Amino acid sequence: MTPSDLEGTDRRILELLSVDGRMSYTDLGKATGLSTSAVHQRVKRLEQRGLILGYGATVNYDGIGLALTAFISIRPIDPSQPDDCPDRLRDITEIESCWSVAGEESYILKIRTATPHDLEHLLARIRAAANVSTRTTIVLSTFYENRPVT
Amino acid sequence: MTPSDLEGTDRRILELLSVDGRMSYTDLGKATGLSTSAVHQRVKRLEQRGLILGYGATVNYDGIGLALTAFISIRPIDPSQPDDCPDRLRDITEIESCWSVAGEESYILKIRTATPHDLEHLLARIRAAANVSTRTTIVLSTFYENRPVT
DNA sequence: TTTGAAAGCGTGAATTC
DNA sequence: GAATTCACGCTTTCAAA
Repeated sequence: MTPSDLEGTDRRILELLSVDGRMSYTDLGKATGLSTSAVHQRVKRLEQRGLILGYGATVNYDGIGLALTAFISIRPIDPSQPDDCPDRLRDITEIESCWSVAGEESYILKIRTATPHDLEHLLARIRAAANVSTRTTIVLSTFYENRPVT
Repeated sequence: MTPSDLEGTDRRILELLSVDGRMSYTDLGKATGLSTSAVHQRVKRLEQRGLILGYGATVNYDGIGLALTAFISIRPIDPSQPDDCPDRLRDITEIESCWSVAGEESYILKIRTATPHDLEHLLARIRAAANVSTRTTIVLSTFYENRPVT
């Protein structure tokens, strides 16, 4: 198997680790038919090549009191200004994700707050920080999120 | 410390595991000032209470050839039909996330494909499977995604 | 890629606070 | 109830082949 075996073993390792990021190298070895050290080296290589960006626990945000999820689409109020929204918004911790997009709006943010009241304050902070107008879409329920894609 | 110490140690453990889901119990213990067994018990309790839903590797989708990310907003074509879109779409693996939302559209999907051509096929499949009209917003770049929120 | 060995870690029971 | 200590076995990690 080649070192960049992305259609075979490495792909399988990525799948397994996407589903269970705490899986042991021993179990990864059993699942892929390799020795513990072999998978270990492959995982390290996947990390070094930047194909695995990290590992994270999936937190139940409802359970910790952040029950409100929303998408906020934003567009600059003054299009002649330099467009550095992501920089200006980086320190707002309620923003979980930030994408720039094609279409009527420039960016989409995904945010989590505890209450609608907190969302109101957050919107004010976003508008002030980035000089943008916003359009908010409230999430009613999450069927699934960040399902591993392959 | 109480069993539902969500403003203290447990919250800290959630933060640490959000950032590094493979952190050892030994290191979690050092970071929280507890013994290995104590954090171990707390983590197991967080899992049992459903506050930790799982652990996953964060995959670089560009790196594995899934360079196109998009949001697809959908609305039923026939509003008198039973609305079971999530069920009908569940087996389409390109769909990474599925939310129901308030607003003009009923659902937002987040998808990953390799090419615009694949997206075209995917849209056809989604429309056929769920009898919906779609509105697609292409992601140009991802500044950050799934940042831990606390 | 494997083997093998040393160091470190996970896990549970018994104990104490 | 929650934390600690201790001991066993398993896992990680690295060098060598």
